[in-house]
Amino acid sequence: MNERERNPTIIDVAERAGVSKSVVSRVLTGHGSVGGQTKQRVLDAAAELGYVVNAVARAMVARRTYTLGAFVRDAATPFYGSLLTAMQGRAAALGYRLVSATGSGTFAVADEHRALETLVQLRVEGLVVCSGLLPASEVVPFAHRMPLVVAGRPETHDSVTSVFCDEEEGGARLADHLVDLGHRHVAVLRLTAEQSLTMEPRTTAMVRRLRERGASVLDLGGGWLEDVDAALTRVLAHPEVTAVMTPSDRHAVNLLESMQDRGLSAPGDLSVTGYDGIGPLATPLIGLTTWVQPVARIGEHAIDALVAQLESAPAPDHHQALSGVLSAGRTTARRG
Amino acid sequence: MNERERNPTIIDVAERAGVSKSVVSRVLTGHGSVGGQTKQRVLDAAAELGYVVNAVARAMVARRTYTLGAFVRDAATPFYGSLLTAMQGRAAALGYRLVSATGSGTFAVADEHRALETLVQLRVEGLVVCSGLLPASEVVPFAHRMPLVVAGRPETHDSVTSVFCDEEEGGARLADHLVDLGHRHVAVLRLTAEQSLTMEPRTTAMVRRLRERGASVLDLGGGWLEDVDAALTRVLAHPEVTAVMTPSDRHAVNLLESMQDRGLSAPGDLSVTGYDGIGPLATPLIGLTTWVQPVARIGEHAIDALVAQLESAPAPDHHQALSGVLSAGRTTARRG
DNA sequence: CTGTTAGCGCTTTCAT
DNA sequence: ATGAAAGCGCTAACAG
Repeated sequence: MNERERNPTIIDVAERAGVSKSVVSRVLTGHGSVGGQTKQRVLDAAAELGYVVNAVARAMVARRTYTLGAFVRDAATPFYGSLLTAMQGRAAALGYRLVSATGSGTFAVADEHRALETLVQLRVEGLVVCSGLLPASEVVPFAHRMPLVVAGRPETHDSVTSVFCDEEEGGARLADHLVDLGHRHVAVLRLTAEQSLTMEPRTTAMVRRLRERGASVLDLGGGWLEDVDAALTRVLAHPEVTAVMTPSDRHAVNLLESMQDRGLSAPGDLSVTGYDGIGPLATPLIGLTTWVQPVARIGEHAIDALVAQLESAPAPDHHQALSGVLSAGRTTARRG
Repeated sequence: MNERERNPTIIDVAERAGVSKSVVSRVLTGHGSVGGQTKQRVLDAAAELGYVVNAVARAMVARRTYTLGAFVRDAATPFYGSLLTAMQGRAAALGYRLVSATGSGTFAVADEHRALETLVQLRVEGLVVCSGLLPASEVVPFAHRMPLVVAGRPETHDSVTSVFCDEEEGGARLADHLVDLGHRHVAVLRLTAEQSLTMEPRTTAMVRRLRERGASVLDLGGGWLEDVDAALTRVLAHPEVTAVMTPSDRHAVNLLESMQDRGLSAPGDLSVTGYDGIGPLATPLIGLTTWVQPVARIGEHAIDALVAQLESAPAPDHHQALSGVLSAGRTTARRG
């Protein structure tokens, strides 16, 4: 609306209280010592003026700001959204504030890089990077500049700390689940590492494990969400295939939709597995068989690791792989 | 890791390039004019040093920072997550950066207030507040301090600008839908305004419209997600009720789960409606009958309104109520 | 085209 | 216990 007045500064407060700005600063930060009378006058003056510290100015001179930055690929994705919430809670509990920047939901590395710089420029004390897209080469330079933790993806680059859910384990256990149910011919929807640093390893693990267990694998390749329907067509051309593994719950649900469109259902016609076990899609209403990632713990450990670096405690575990848990739902069943 | 070296400043860059810091500043901001040779030397020096501007220092002296702040209640909720992503995209398109702070997923007003202050102290140029919880009284003081827009909830307080989806319309159209299908006895799961500034008006609108159309309403009251199962018990005690309206898709899915547990299904035993039509739950696999909120447009309009305030164009529409659209799914049907 | 000079609002020695 | 003064890193006049 109309012109807002200039925010009051400590000088305004000082004048009103009839002291020097140094005194005001001491009262506000509680660092030096001031007379009880004076202190009260300053407090009153500040209140009357509606004074609010300028964190920007304070950050310029003070060494600590107790502000952490989180970069999240796309907040609209349940996985990242939950991660953000978990980190926020943990940071607050440790006395830090968390600000975040996100990509625009597109798959542009440049966008992500820009968002990261925004955070750096804001002079946060440390950074948590959550993106299955941004390659290590883009992240490492920042890690040299300030404390940084990569969360939610298996990052094993030497110069960064990371916290993630063991993708090998998840992929393998889901594969085991299907083989144990008697499936011998399984299709797998895969992605490349350029597409996703999380979905590539997990789907690769699925394929490897299936083969180890003696099952034959139909590699469906290109695993964008839009490709799911075409993939189903391919699967149906191979009647020996009795199960399909997908890289995420979103993919699994898309597949179930496509099947529904063609009058097919799971697990009657085809067993289907997802991955994530997070958010709305985890509802028993759908009953997806999936691998549940411990998002809350990933977020908490990431913040803990970051704060540890900040407070100069040497990070104990450079790379932490957390365990998820298999959730056997109603979309998989013993081979008919 | 080991001790990180002090971040390079423009003075370091200036020395390395053999010029004064003013020249460096000009090159970096592109404001003055500098010789092609010199410019290149500065750029090289900056790159070699891995220089990154200190936005904090810049913000202290520059009038504009082109940084907007968004407060989002809980990023783990699809509605807020999508809103954040939409705002981020729009802000970037307009040449602004967006940083966000979120609550911890709890229902604590104090938490939210704290997050808001974080943003303010970071000296963002303007604020978008997205919370169905934070009362206007908490928001208005900030609106006096800086440009502010409330997004995603019907806020009609005089001193703030707002963009939201017309809750009256959504509630009414869903009610109409049921009445048109022949339902005469409808149960409604309601919330109070203290619980949610969005769910209260929409459920109230449902009740009002149902009554206007001559249907009888079973008011289920207390609409927390945990209350859904108990509510179902109450509904079943009233065999004349043929449909249940809920305040959100989450609620609707919870209800469908409870029904499933008791061997009931929609729409056979009971027609069910949700609200939001956003995110994973909007899948045709579930086929929920719901009101689709135009999140993307809400986010875009909110950013537009904020930027308009910033660039001193008088905000044309103080309060913008956007229209949603009914999505008739398979959870509602003509009364058997 | 380039260097010099003031600060932005705050914290922090250093005197007093 | 209080005040004066020196910057934090940067931009924006102002002179050359």
